[in-house]
Order: sequence, then C-alpha cells, then structure tokens
Amino acid sequence: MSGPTIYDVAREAGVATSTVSRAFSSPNRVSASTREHVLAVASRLGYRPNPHARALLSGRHHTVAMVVSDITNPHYFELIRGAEMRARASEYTLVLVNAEESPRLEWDQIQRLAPAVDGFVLAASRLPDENLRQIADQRPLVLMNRELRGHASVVLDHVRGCHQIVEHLASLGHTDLVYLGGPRNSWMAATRWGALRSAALALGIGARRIGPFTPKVTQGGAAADAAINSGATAVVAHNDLLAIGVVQRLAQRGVRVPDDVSVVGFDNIFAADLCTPSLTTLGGPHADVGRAAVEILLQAAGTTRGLDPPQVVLPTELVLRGSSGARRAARG
Amino acid sequence: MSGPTIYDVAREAGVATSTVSRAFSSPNRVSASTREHVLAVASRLGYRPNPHARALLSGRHHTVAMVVSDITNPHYFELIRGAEMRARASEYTLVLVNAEESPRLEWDQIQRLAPAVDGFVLAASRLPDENLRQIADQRPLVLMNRELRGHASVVLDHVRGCHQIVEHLASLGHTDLVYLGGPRNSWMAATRWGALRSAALALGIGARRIGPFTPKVTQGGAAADAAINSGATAVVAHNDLLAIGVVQRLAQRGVRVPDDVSVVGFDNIFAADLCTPSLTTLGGPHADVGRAAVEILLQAAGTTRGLDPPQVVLPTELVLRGSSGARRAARG
DNA sequence: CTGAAAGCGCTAACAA
DNA sequence: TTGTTAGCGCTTTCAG
Repeated sequence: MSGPTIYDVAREAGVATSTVSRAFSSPNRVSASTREHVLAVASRLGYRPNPHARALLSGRHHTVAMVVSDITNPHYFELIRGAEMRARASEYTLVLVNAEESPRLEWDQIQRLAPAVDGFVLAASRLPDENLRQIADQRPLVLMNRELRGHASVVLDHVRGCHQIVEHLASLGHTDLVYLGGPRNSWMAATRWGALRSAALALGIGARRIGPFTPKVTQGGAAADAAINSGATAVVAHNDLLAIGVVQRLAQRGVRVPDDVSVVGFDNIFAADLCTPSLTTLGGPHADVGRAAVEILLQAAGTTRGLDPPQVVLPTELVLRGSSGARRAARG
Repeated sequence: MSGPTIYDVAREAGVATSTVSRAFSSPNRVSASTREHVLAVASRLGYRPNPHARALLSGRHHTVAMVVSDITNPHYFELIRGAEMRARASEYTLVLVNAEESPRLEWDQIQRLAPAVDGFVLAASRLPDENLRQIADQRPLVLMNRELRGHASVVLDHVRGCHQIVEHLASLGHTDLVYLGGPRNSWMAATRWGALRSAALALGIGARRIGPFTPKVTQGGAAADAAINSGATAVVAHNDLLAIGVVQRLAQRGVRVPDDVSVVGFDNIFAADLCTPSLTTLGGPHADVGRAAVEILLQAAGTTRGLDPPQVVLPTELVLRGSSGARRAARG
C-alpha cells in the first residue's frame, strides 16, 4: 500500500533515520555530501514523506480549510481561486468546504476539520459572532467579506462602494432607491444596507429595504415584484444573481430596464457582462481577497497570536453597464 | 495548542485508552454503558480524535483529492459541488486542486498529495495516459470526463450527444459545420471531434475542425474569425465559454446569429441562458458526474482492486436556445 | 555533524 | 467486555 519509509532510506543509505529526516526538514544541519547521498537514495527508492506522521508530531499540517457559504454562487470562484493559488505557493493544501447556507452545517464541518488543519478562512460566514470567536480560540482564523472586532479579516470597501452606487443613481436623477436585502444572518447584507442608507441620507435621496431574499436568480421574481410595488425607480440588489433574476422578471412584466427602473448588483460576476441588459454592479479584486486571507493566515500560523490582527480593506470598483440609466418618467 | 487526547479521556473515565478508542471507532465492541460514559466524558473534555494519528496507523485518511484542470471554468462548479456533497455524506473531506491547464502542475500536486489521501478524482485531466496509470498504481483513481481502458471513469455520453447536435443542425438545413477544437491534450476535445465527424458523415454533411483553442471567452475572437473564414454556417464550439466569445465576436463583425450562422456549445453553464442570443448547448447532469465519481472511489477504497472498474456513462441533453436556427442564406 | 532513543495520538493484536 | 502493549512514520532532544 504505502511506499518506502524513512527507515528504508536510512538502511539503504547507511545512515540513521534522524539523518534522513534532517536531510529533508533542515538541510543545513547535515553535511552537504550526506544530504546529497540521502536525497539520491530517497529519490531512487521513490520515498515520499508521510504528511500524517509529520503532522502528528509537529502539529503543523500544511493545510488550510476554506469554508464558503454557498459553493454554487459564482462570486466565490474568484475567492477560491485566489486562496488556492496563495496556498499552493507555500506548498499548502486547500481543503474546500461548502456550507450550503447552513450555519449548522458550517459549524459541524469546521469542528470536524479543526484538528486536521492549520487554520480556517471563512468566506461570508453565516455563523454568529460568538461561534467565530470559539473557532478562533482553537485555530487561526481569517474572515473574508465579514469583519469582527479583534479578528483578522479581508473585505471590500463597501462603505465607499455603496456611496459610489448611490452617487451614481442620484446623478442619474433617481430620488428613491430600494435595497433587496440578502440573507438575515449575512454580515454583508447588513453592511450594504447600512452603507446604502447613510449614503442615501447624505445625498438626500430616499432608501428602503425589502427582504430578506436568498440571493439566487430564482428569487429575483419575488424580489422584482416587491421592488415594483415600492415605487422606487432604482433597485439595488444584494448580489448579481438576484439582480439578474430581477431584470428577467421586470422584462417579463414589461418594465423597461433602465428606462423605467435602474438595477444595480454586487460582485461583478462573469455573467453580469453577458445578460441583457448587462448589469451595472459593484465589483472588486475578489481573487485578491482570497489571496490576502490565506496570506494572513499563513503568517499568523507562524507568529504567536498577534494582538492586533490585520483588518484588510480592498477597494471596490463600480462597473457601469446597461442596467442603470437616467430616470425618465415618474411611475405610478 | 492541541486539545485533550485519548489518554485524558481514559484517565478521567477510569478506563483504558483502547476502550476509549473502541467507543469511537467500533461502538459495538464496547458495552453500552461504558460507551455512554466514555462519550460523555469525552464531550465534557471537548475531546476530538486526531485524524492524523488515526490515518498514520490505519492508512485511511477519510480524504479524497479532486483535481480540476482549470478552476475558473464555470463548468466545473457543478462537478465540484456534486463531488463535495457525496464526499461529505460519507464524512470524507474533499481537497481541491487546481491544475491551471498545466499537466506538469497537475502531476506535481498529485504526487505531493498521494501519501495523504485515499484516492483521486480527476476532472478532465490533461495528463497523458501513462501518467494516469502510474497514479492508479499508487492510489484508487476515478476519471471524470475522460476514459482510459481498465480504469474507472464517469463521462457524459458525448457520442450520442454529438449526434444530437449534428442532427439538430442538419434538420435546420445546415450542410457544413466547423468544430472549434479544445486543448490539444484534452481527451474531451478529441472525443467530441471524433463523434461530431462520424455523426456528420452518417448524416451526409461536411465537418471540419479548426484549432486548438484555449476554451475561454477571450479566445472566441480568433475562433470566430477562423470559423467565418471556413465558410460554414454552423459552428460547434468546444465549450460554452468559447461559444460565448464566438457569438460576441460575430455580433461585432455584423454576422447575425442564428440567421447567418448557428452556434452550439457544450456544458450548459449558467451564463448560457443569459447571453444574447442565448446559447444552444449540450448539457447534462454534471453534479451527478461528480457525485458518481466520488461514489465509485469510496467503494473502490474499500474493495480490493476490482478487475473490471466501472465506466459510467451518463446521458446528455441538447438544450435548444436562441443561437441555433434554420439556415437562411448561402454565405460567400 | 551524526546516531540512539523517546515519543506525537491512536489502533489493533493479544491477553485476561 | 476490557486492559496491556507494541507500533504506524516521523521529528527531536540528548549524547557522542
């Protein structure tokens, strides 16, 4: 089943097992000639260190777990990709966990994995703050798209981003916007709504929130109907999936986008550029979020628990496309 | 750092370590009362079994590695999702590896992971057959979207699917099709071309292949230009991404889809339904492919190497949308 | 610079 | 049914 061990190499090379171990783990504590010899024998035998044995003793597993709240959301692809690349650059393995929007599932999986990984990066975790603190007590933890006082995080600058959105809509003549809210336990949803509301206040336009909605295309129908009901001419959806569903439903109901209603989403997913009309949306360097989160985690794993964990905020960019336009007419 | 061990539990519960071990691993070999007692003490202490220690001894890691040739391709999301769900159902951990279209990277990662996982599922592997056999010698292996004699695999029925495509195009009056081929080392690309060609032959219409193209939207420009050059009125792109790029480029050049040219893709990704015109494409139960692959792997891991590994073929479905239509006019 | 030996946490004989 | 004990493969003191 399993291949040659350190003993086989040691015997074959005529040295002690500790020397073989050193040749791999701390090459500078072995003479160059023995190291070369050992490595040569090892590769001839096809020896590969057993990560479990190594982890058992050292407590370091060279593995980080990434938990995403819903793997089917295209938004996470970039996050995953960034995280995976950064992990691999340090020869770490990335374990992917899908929480399917269930806090319970998220918690169970994390607990199961905790003894086997060096740390967690959580994307848009749906867990309550208290649970996050418990996790952080066990393992290094970095949050993505969520902030929690005293804990490391990487987020996009939604305060500024939402301000940009409102400014954009206001400049187009809109005087009322409605936010189609995301899941109830989503930090992101709360943050977006807070930022939109204060921006609206500052710019002197009305803002209401409807929801919560599960951020999927299929939910767009209900969301669109509610939005129409509200009478607002500008709709900001919790994410692009929901926005796409809204646009589809509006078309179905004969409401023209952007002539009658402007629609703005979040995330700038791949499909935002393909749908008709294309979607105005708040994007950002999502892959960098994933990358940065793993980066922080790997540093934290080395250091003793820092007292001021980094809270990184990356800039957003408002991508203007076809779904937002000047307010044309009052609606009834 | 690490929590309580089996020793702590044993001492606290007044039993031997082996009893604690048994209470967790083989509950029926311990009396009900001791088991309950042990489990109670364990949970009071917050004990969690260390997977590494377990793996070290048993050789089973409760982990499967999934390798995808390019994680940014939305097609894989469903595969990943299915695989992840199936793995979790058996309390297995899914390690995700991105090969970024590089056989070299794919190989290295697999070798690194081999001693730490129970097996591999490879999605659209770009490795040569020989390498796949070497991997299968080390660990149980299941291929997705690729077949190799004597090895387990799960694929969609592209022979029938491609026949459907050609039939569809022929019934619309097309007499010539061009296939925009995928990567050179892609088994899928070769299979699709082979199936398309023989279907075309059988149905008495012409078929040519152009390429290879990297299956991304950005490659659609070059692919479209080449397709136009070929004079064919029907274009079958290696996948939906490429097809979307092609449609975009055709629009740019004033070629109408489907009036002047019909375009068909593969995979039925989420965006295929959103772009304009929407994309006719060959889809299938991708999540089931992922699910089935892991299922086979988990069974294989238990059994001694079966002599006839399963080669599962799942049905495709041709999804008719706006990008394919009746041939209207001859083109020059 | 190298070797001997003691574990890391757990499981699996073998006894009792 | 339960306890004792010997490792799984590796790292890491501690001697030499």
